[in-house]
Amino acid sequence: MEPFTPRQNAVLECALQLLVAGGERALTTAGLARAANCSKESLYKWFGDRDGLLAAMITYQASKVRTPGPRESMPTLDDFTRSLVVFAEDLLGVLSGEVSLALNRLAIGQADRDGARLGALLREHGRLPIEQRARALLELGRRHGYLQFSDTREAYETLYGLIVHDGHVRMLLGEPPAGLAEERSQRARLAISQFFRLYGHGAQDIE
Amino acid sequence: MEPFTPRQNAVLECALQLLVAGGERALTTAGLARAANCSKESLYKWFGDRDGLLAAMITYQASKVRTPGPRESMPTLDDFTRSLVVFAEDLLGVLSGEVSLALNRLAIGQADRDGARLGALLREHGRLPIEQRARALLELGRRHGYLQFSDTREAYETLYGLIVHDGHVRMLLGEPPAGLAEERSQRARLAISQFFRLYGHGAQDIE
DNA sequence: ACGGAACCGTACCGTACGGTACATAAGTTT
DNA sequence: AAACTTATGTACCGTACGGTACGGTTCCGT
Repeated sequence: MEPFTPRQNAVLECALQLLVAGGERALTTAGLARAANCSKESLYKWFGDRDGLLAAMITYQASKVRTPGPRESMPTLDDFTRSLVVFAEDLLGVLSGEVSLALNRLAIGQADRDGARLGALLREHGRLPIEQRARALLELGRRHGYLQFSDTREAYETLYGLIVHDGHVRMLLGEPPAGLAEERSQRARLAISQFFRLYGHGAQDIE
Repeated sequence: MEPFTPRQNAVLECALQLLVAGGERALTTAGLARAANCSKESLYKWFGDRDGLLAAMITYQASKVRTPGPRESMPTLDDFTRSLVVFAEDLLGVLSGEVSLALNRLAIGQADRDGARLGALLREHGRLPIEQRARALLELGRRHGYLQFSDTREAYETLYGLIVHDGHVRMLLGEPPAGLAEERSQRARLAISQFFRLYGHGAQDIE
């Protein structure tokens, strides 16, 4: 929806910083007011209540990421494969980002309140754009004859599983991403290679 | 390692019930004492403090699940395939269980405290047994020539990704498991089928 | 220059929760 | 039976936090 004022954006950025640094318990209205040099009254005027603030943080963070529109005309199989690898690397990068992890932890921790409103918000603003970008990419590949599948959703979820495994939950549980960030590129290439063996036209290997 | 007394088990069971019903905020020391007909002082005597109680809940829950030891001698490929499908169904069943979801939400919500002590506990008591069961199964399959892979960990993580996709995080975020529980069996079979196409006999090992 | 809106800083209130203390009862040991 | 252990229930304390109120200040439009 309509974005926030620059001042509010700065406050939200500060709130994200607090959340990343100290988790949810460090994100108090008084603490945020102190850190952002604003008054608690302004916080309640702008965001309604604490839940409104949390929701605003999610939409603000979502507004920062730009989803690269799929440029059409991707003639060669090599280009298409590279695009998938880039998607995989981007996905791993996003999921292991500090802010993403903190917001996911926040929403998961509140999944029992308000019918998981924050969770729904996170799915809508965080996961859905990624999913749609990937699905467009997959269908482009199918249109060019590089892939073959009947159910786009099934193909996408398989791709997601091959890329992420259970790394997301492990990171959410606090496991240090040792080796995860390191071998990210290699892991992305392996996942795409496996994906082609399941949904590709031929058994194209990567490099 | 030593278990708790029956009385303490009953209290922990009651605590899990509270957690499942109302999330972390519903699990207060006073509320648990009232629900379990015990005194707060006993809670602190038995579990030290609130974090000790949470940790005890995890270990207690872990003590309830029995991991079926892999019975050896699995001659036919069909038996082995069926075992993998059963594992996949079990995994999906465990991950979508109410208590499992509640405990994972709890540990994820506390991932920023004490160096993610609860998260480590959950990985050790919850995920590791499952992983070792699966890895033993995979290596058994390799020993019989049904599978071929060089890195057991890589094979296991691929299997996990093919089975679970991002369903775990989605459920943690509060997405209703509509269609998840329904098509669980079908999904398990598809995942195992895909896994065989990647790691089954005759499939080429990738780098 | 004037008036009003927005905002800051702070003080304040109510409450909820973690943790402790204590009085009492029930069972166990000697 | 007396002493001890263990547990219950209740009352209490300190604190931290969400939310509100208010006086003072800055800024903008007219």
